[in-house]
Amino acid sequence: MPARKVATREPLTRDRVLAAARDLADEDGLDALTMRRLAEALGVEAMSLYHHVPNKDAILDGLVELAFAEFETEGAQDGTPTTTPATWQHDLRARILAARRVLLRHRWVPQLVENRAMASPAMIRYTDDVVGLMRAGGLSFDLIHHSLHALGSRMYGFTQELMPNESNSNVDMDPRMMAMVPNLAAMLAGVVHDEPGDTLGWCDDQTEFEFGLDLLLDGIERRRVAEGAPPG
Amino acid sequence: MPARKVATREPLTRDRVLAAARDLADEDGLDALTMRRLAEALGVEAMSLYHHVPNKDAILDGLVELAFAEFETEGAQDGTPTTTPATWQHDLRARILAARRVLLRHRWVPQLVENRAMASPAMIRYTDDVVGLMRAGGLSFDLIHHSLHALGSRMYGFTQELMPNESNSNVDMDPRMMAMVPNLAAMLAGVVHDEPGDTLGWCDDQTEFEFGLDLLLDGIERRRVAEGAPPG
DNA sequence: ACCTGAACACCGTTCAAGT
DNA sequence: ACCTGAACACCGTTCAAGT
Repeated sequence: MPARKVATREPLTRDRVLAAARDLADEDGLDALTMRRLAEALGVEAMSLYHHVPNKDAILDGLVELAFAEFETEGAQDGTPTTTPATWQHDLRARILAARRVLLRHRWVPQLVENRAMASPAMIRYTDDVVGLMRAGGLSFDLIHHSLHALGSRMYGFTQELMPNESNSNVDMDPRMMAMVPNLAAMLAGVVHDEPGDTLGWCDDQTEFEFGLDLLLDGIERRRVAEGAPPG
Repeated sequence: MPARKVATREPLTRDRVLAAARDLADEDGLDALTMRRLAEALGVEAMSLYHHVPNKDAILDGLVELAFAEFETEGAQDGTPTTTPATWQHDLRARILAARRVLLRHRWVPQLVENRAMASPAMIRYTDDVVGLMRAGGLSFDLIHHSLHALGSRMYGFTQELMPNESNSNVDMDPRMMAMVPNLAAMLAGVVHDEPGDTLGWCDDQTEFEFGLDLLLDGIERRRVAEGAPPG
């Protein structure tokens, strides 16, 4: 073989491993992300991964880092000030809704964020930004602290899917069942739902998310006024 | 061996399997709940379990049922009316705080409730009770529906542990790190925390939970007034 | 230095066999 | 009918060996 180079395979790196892990999770879900399947996707043996990553937990932590890095770039798109006066509510709302747009691209983020220790530097940096936004709005540290807890996972752009619905409930809503849960049956009959598709789930569409978010933001603002806004 | 009976081993039943599974999860956590270890705790082989339960998922579903059954009995203790007028807020608040007391006894409930399909009849019945309470308070079905989403897991007595803290963060808060997250560092320095112990985690003590819950309940009540309370 | 095959200690679960 | 041992198809990971 003379001068012409054979296209050599890209060398395996931590970044390539994480990118492949992200793609695998995006396409087939977190359960499909095993060391053996990930290696296969990279055209390599499972044990090769351990030369670039200490173990599987490190891969999952890396995925969280990747997602939160996307939060930054996604949030930067909302940088231009609007015509409405920039309040802490407006800024925080935009930040959180930007985070949510990332989650809609990577459905595995909530499960990972919920079930892992809150360790990642990117997550802490994100929280720091949120604290900064509220501080700039004149909230006391005490109120900010309470508010972070109150926002919970909504701070990261998601809420859990815990409402019963026809897709995740294996309980047939037969007449006997309906009689046992008359209030729920009446509510389900009385509420018109958007069609699913571009949502995290059946009911958890943008409307529901923003309702809960605004409920909290409004309530926090009222607490801020009540405590007599200290100098920002 | 004449008349005296040897103490025969209790027959294995679904109820005994579930009770042992609950105890194992209570003591050693959900990860320790494997078919083999559960069988060992019952003095039996792993495969024997499959004669009383179709598979492991059925056991996990059964655990959720057990927990929600405890919600009922725990909630019944608050049945006596107080001197304060019984509002929907008061009733719902008591119901949710009762659920929370159950969770403090069974720390595995949140993880199980979050990661499983919302299928269990007991969960649906619980939700029906919540809907009934709000309906009795004059909330429209539409507002009730939004409110269930807004309450999220708080409806079941818990919120996620997502705040960074020294116990679940492996990031050392050295001066260089502190400089990167000045707002967070300032807040952590400025907030006095209760000692942990009888809580779900570091910051998620009763105070934080009730702060978020009341924020939501107050906000919902304001929405109810705003929409002009329909006849209950 | 990087990659690999065999192996280990676990899973949940199937199957054929025991009583 | 109820229980069991061996086995299967998976895991994450260790180790000794290749280049």
